Amino acid sequence: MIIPLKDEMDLEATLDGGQSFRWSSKDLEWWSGYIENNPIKIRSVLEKEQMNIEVDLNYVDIPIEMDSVTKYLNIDFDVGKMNKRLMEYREFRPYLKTMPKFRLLKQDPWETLISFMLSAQSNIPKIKKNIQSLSYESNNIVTAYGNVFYKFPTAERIYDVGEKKLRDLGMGFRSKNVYTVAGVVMRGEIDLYSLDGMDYSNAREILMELPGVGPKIADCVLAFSLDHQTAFPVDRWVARGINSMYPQTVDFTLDKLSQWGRDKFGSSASYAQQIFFHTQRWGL
DNA sequence: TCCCAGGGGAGTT
DNA sequence: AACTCCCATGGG
Repeated sequence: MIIPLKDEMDLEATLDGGQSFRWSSKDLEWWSGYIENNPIKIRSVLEKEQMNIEVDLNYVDIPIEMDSVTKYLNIDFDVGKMNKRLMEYREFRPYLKTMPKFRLLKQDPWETLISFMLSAQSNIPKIKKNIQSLSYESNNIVTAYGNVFYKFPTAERIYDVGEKKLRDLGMGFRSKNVYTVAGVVMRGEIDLYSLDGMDYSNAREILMELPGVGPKIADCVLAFSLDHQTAFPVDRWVARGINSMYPQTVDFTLDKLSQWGRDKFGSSASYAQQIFFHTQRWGL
């Protein structure tokens, strides 16, 4: 299956740049992961000047909806227009020039919420390990061509697994909050799927009522799954990037930096945040 | 205001 | 090899 792109898309920067934790690649060409919780393998190819996303149809024997891939990868997002907009920030230009072209993903908000709750006071390899352990407990596997795939667990399943088991799996002090939030979602006390249509600050407040969800984690969920592009998640890496480029911000708290980013970049904030994160974490 | 809660990465000794 | 610090959140 071939899906045409209007502009190039660097899959490493998009899928393994801190937005998502279940993608991997052995050759940095083909990427294996999940879209709508179904295993999938994709690459980006340039063919006769035309850029495409190619889906490996021999990876699993599950029918793949082109629309779900298009949506997840935010294929219709106009990267050229965004880069042009950000070029107006003079100090940003060197970063933009070297930053590979990426997309803000539209992931499943449930999986994104739990993933970023697990990111608190952690690091990317450990988050990936936690999510893998969690998926092994999902009781929801797919087998295809001799391979076994573990889907991300539902709220009901995480609630059934229980806090103690989560602790045994290595989630540490996050276990209690993950368990509690699974209960809240299971009972329908929050509707994560309605947050994309809500205005940014309301949606953020609702997420922050959940235990274990502070401003940074709420912003990650809003930016990387719910298409709230004004969200500006600030962790240590992003803070360092901003502080070095804008010395007047060195004394700002993380949440104040988040406000600063929204004021400065407006609807380009999430995109700009990815550039700060990427350049700070992996260099120019 | 400081200290703590898993555990893994990264840098230093 | 053995240390030390780091890390977003919330509680004491």
